Amino acid sequence: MSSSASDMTGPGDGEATPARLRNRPTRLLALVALHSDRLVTEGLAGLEARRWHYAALASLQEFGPASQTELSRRTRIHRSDLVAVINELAERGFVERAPDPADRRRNVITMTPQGRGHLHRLDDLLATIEDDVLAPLAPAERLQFTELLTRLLDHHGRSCFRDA
Amino acid sequence: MSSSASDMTGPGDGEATPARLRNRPTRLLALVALHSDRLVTEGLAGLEARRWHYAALASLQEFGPASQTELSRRTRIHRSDLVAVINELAERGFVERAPDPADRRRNVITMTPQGRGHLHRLDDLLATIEDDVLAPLAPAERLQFTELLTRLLDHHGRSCFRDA
DNA sequence: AACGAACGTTTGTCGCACGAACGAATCTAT
DNA sequence: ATAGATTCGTTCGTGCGACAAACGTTCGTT
Repeated sequence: MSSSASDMTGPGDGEATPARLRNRPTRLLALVALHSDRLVTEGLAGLEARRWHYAALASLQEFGPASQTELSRRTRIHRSDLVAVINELAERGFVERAPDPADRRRNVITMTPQGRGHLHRLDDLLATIEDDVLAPLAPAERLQFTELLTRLLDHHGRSCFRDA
Repeated sequence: MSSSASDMTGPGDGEATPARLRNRPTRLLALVALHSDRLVTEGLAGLEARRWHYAALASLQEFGPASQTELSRRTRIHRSDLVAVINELAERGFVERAPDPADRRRNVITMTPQGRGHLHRLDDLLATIEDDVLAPLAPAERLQFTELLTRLLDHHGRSCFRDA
């Protein structure tokens, strides 16, 4: 039912299959993201942080204090996993977890000044790492790249959650 | 030390921090790749396959029979994990694992005709999924996107392994 | 014959994403 | 006002992908 020729019995044919692996966008995406993630994870580990820590802190900085469920929506961190993240951040004094007086089911997560400092450090680090990841791209291409990524994320993201 | 303003004590400032989360390319990349991977994984699960199966089969198709270590280099699948992949593929008759007569430490992995058929099916499926992933992009933009990804992969890939 | 290296394999670890279930608190319908 | 459903935080367990360590076997080298 499909187009590509594949019924040639020759085991070593190299004409009809022009480098699938290198041309599958999904695979390219996965591999590049893997490298990026690895660099980010390693870099953050140097500051004893993880990617989720950054997401949580950045979201708090942008949108202010929030309950854990709301933070979960914003950062796309699963509620279950957010617990440990808040634990770790609170342990180091970067956020404060207090019961919401208006609704005692919720906790209100607030970023502390030290948290802001930490976020600032993480931001600087990530900027460096990004520069490394995008090294082979000219400035205009980097904009193009992030623009395309944003479009993809918006398209698929909006169908599941709102914003990011 | 750095440039971005962040020493304002206002908790809900929204000016000096323009949407970090949405603009961090590394994060965009991770999120988009996550969606893509999820779609691919789900799709492949429908054919009882995983991403590694495709990588292994595609590599065999492109470059012919190989030892497991060589396959590992080509597909970037870790030697440890490749064992199970070959087991699963061999169990279903898609590849054959035979000891290399020239070097009895190695196994020679060969794709069978049924393996070719299976790869062909996976190829068709992946094409559909890719079309879904890249849906919001015009054809020219898709080319741009994969071109940028390829450049990134080449730059970072060549420093670790050769080819892909 | 002996040593080091390569290969395949097993086992375990880590990070990330996710689902199930539970107690406590809240909301709603009656 | 009380019963039932819902929300929230939390704990526990699952699965996948990537990876490191270690072991027996086999091969080169000397």
